[in-house]
Order: sequence, then structure tokens, then C-alpha cells
Amino acid sequence: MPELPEVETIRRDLVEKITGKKIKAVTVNLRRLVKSDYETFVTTLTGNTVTALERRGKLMIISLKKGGYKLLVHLKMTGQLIFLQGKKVVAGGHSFASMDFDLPNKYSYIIFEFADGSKLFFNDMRTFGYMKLADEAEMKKILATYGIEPLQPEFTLKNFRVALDNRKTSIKAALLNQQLFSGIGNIYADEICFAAGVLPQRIIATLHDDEVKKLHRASSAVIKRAIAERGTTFNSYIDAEGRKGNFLSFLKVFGRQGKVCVRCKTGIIKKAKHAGRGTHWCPACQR
DNA sequence: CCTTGTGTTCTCCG
DNA sequence: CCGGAGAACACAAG
Repeated sequence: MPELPEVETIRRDLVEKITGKKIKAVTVNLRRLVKSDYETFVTTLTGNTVTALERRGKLMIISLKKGGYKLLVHLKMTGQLIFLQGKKVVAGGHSFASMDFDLPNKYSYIIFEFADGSKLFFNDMRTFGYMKLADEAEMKKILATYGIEPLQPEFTLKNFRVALDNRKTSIKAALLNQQLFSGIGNIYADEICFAAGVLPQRIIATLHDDEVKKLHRASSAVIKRAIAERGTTFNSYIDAEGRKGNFLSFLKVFGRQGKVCVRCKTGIIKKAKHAGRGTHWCPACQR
């Protein structure tokens, strides 16, 4: 489940590897994962050159030299972007708990081969992810649906409050709403609420000023630390060097149901379904 | 059965 | 009856 920190980790690794590279060939083994016109997809990419890699929320945006399109990659739950030069894996994504997997493998649904012989594999076990081309007009529409994201200059306390203003829902549902805040998924939403000492189920209108402030600070702090630790490997995500992300050992509530709270040392972490997702919290020190 | 990110559909309310 | 918000569902596969 790559969220902002995982996608950013992949982006930072990949940007050095594929910027300036010419795409010699594109192989699509599962057309369903191409969410734009198939013929256009193949003809636009073949012979084109990667000029930049950006990210918005959980969406990877790859700029191309010719054709006026951007290549969008969404990893959804189990997508991977793995760069292979020779036999060495140098950029990763979501994998299967083990480093010793073959490339390509049965989940390698889209493969780019660059002019220098290196390759980029888009693997996706559950096939929720996609690649698509977007022209300038569509790009504008898509980006307009993304809210402010932690670590961007726009992510101010004031804008955080504005995004929450008049929402009738819980803080967790709001944090997961990509139109309000982009890049936060289920793991980090729970971790942010814990760091702020606020129950994920709290209705926004009941939050006090200091709690909103704590949630804002926690959002930046948790995401920043997670990027510094190259993301979270909960089930099977692997980082750019084929290693696990390190943030798992910093998780305070996610996946810790039934265990003693690391902060107050009295509460037992609870888990229940909220906002449609598995939600974790400490009943003793989150209010 | 469960898991999740997001797009779509349904439902509620003023 | 309308629009908007939010909840619920759909998707896929292990």
C-alpha cells in the first residue's frame, strides 16, 4: 500500500535512473492496466524520452519529451516500479516480502525497455494500479482534485483548518480524503491521529484549536520521518535498493492491535472498522 | 471472509 | 425536487 512516503521514495530513486533515457520498446501483458487508448499509449511512449519525474499525492507523473502527454502511474495497493540495469535491482516498489524474485515475473504487466538496455517493470499482484497518458487539459483536471499535502509550502496551519472547515465527518475520513489532503493513506492516517493524541473517530466540529494544531504538526512530522526512513514495509513493500522500508519499526498503532501502547504504557491498542478501513488507536491516551 | 485507494453509486438532508 | 455531502459499494486477488 504505497502512500506518499513510499511513492516519494521510489520517485527519488527513479529520477536519477531514468531521466533522459529513451524508451526503446513498451511491452504490455495486461491491457486492462492501461487506462487510456491503447494504441496511443504504445505509439506515444515508443521512441519517447523521459524528461522528469514528479509526484502528486500517491500519483507518479512522468514527463515525456514528445507528444504533449504525461505518463501517470498509480500503484494503488500492490503496484511496483522496479528498475533493472543488468541484473541489479535498483529501484523498487511493492513486492512480495522476499528480495529474490524474478524479473519479469507473472505480475510484470507493463515493461519499458530503454535504449541503453535497462528496464522498468510495472508489477501489480492485485492489478488495481494503472498507467495512463494525460494531455495538458486532462492533467489540469486531475491535479485540481488533489488537496494540500504534507511538506509542501501550501500545507500551512491556516490551509489545514480551511480544508477541515464545515466537514461533518471524522478526522480520519478527512485525512484519507485525497481532495482535502493528498498522499495520506490508511497507515499514516492512524499514525498521525496517534501522534496528535486524537481519536480517529472524532468528528471534526468537536476538535479544539490545539487539537487541530497537533494534527497539522503530526501530519508533517509523521510523513517527513516516514520519507526519511524510506517508507513502511508492512506486508511486502520494498524500497529502491530492494530493501525493506525502515518505518515499520516506528509505527505506533498500525498493526499493533492487542499490544500495550508504546506511549502511555497502559492502554491496549484497539482495532475496528472506521471510515471503511481498519483503524487503530490507543483508548487510553487518544482523546 | 479479510485486506486497500479510488471511482462510482446510493442515501440522506435541508 | 435539487444539490451537496458523506457513506457505502465495486473493483481484484491472494
